[in-house]
Amino acid sequence: MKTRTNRLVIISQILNTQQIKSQNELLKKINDKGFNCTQATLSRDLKALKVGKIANNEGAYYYSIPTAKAAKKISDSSTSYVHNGFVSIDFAQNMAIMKTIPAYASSLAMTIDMANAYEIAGTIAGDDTILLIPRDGVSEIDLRNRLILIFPELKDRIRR
Amino acid sequence: MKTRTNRLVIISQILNTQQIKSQNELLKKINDKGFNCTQATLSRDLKALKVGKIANNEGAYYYSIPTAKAAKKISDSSTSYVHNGFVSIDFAQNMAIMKTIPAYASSLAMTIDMANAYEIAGTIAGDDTILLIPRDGVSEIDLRNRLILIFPELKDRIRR
DNA sequence: TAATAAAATGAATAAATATGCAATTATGAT
DNA sequence: ATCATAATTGCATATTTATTCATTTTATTA
Repeated sequence: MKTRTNRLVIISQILNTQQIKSQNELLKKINDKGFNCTQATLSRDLKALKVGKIANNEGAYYYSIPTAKAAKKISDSSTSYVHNGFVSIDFAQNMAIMKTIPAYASSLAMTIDMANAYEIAGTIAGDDTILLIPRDGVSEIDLRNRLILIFPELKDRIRR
Repeated sequence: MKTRTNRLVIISQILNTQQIKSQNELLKKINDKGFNCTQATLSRDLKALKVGKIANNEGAYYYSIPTAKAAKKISDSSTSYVHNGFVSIDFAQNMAIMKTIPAYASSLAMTIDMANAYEIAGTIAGDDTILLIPRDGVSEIDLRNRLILIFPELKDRIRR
C-alpha cells in the first residue's frame, strides 16, 4: 500500500543517501518506486519534512533532511547537556577546541586543569570556548581518550 | 566604496542576525544600506557564499550561512605560499587558525595586528601558527573578507 | 452504514530563484 | 599607458518551487 506516510519515509531515505538537486529529479525516483504523485505534492512533502537545500563542497545545491546530528545539537542546547556544560569538541591543527554553554568555559577548564592530565599542556578558556593545547607528540586520539577518562559521560559524544 | 566584497560582508552579517526568507526581502535590506544591485546579483552572491535555505522550528524557511564547522579546509598546502609566509588557513568554532612557514608566524601576526582590523579582536602567534580571534558577532565570512583586504593576494586561496 | 469533517492531491498558475547573453568594470601583463 | 583577459552585473527569461482552488480520498461520528 502506498500511503502518504510511506512516501515520506521513502523520500527521507532517498535524501539521506543521494544528493538530489531538484524536485523533478526526486519526482522521477519516487515514481520509479511506484508512487505516483506530482511535483506539487513533493513540494508539500519537503516542507512537512522540513527539508532544507544546502551547498556541498563544490557549491552544488542539494536537499538535506535535518540530520540526527542537528537534532542532537538542538537537544544538547536545550535540555540534556552533561553536568559540566560541555557542548561539543573539535580538533584542528592538533589542538582541541571545546565549546561549552555560555559562561561555563572557565569552570570546565579548571576541572580539566585539576585532572593534571599529562597529555594536556595547558588550556585557555573564554566564555564558551576552551582551547586545549596538547603536549608535543600527543595525538588527537590520545587527547580524546584522556578527555573520556576525565569525563566518562562524554564517551558517546566525543567520537565522530 | 561599495565593492562586491563589501556587499558579501554585509549580506553575511544580515543573514547571521536575521531570518531572511526571500531574495527580495534581502534585496530591500541591501538597498537600504546603499548597495544597489538586483535580485540576479543576490542569487549569485548567495551561491558564492554557499548559503542554504533551511527550516526553523516553526517550519518557516530562511537563508543560512554554512557554519565554521561545516566549512572544510580551503587551502592547499602543497602549492607555493605567498610572500609573507602564509601557508594555509582553517576555520573552527568561529576562530581562524593560520599556518605559516616555520618562524614566520609572529611577523605575519604583527602585520595583521597593524591593520587594526575591527573584525579581529586579537591574535596569538606561535612559531608557525597564528590563532585569530574574531570579535563577538564577526562571522567566518567577515573574517575571510577582512583577511583578503589585508592580503589581496590571498584572494584565490582563502575563498572557494 | 451514512453523513460529515478533515486530509491529501492534481492541475493550473503564481512566486521565487537561476542563468544566458551582452555590456561594463576591474585586473594584469608588457 | 595600452592592450588583453577576467570578473561583475543587469536585463530578460528560463527554470524551479509554492500555492490556490476544485476534487477525491480518508477518517470520524452518530
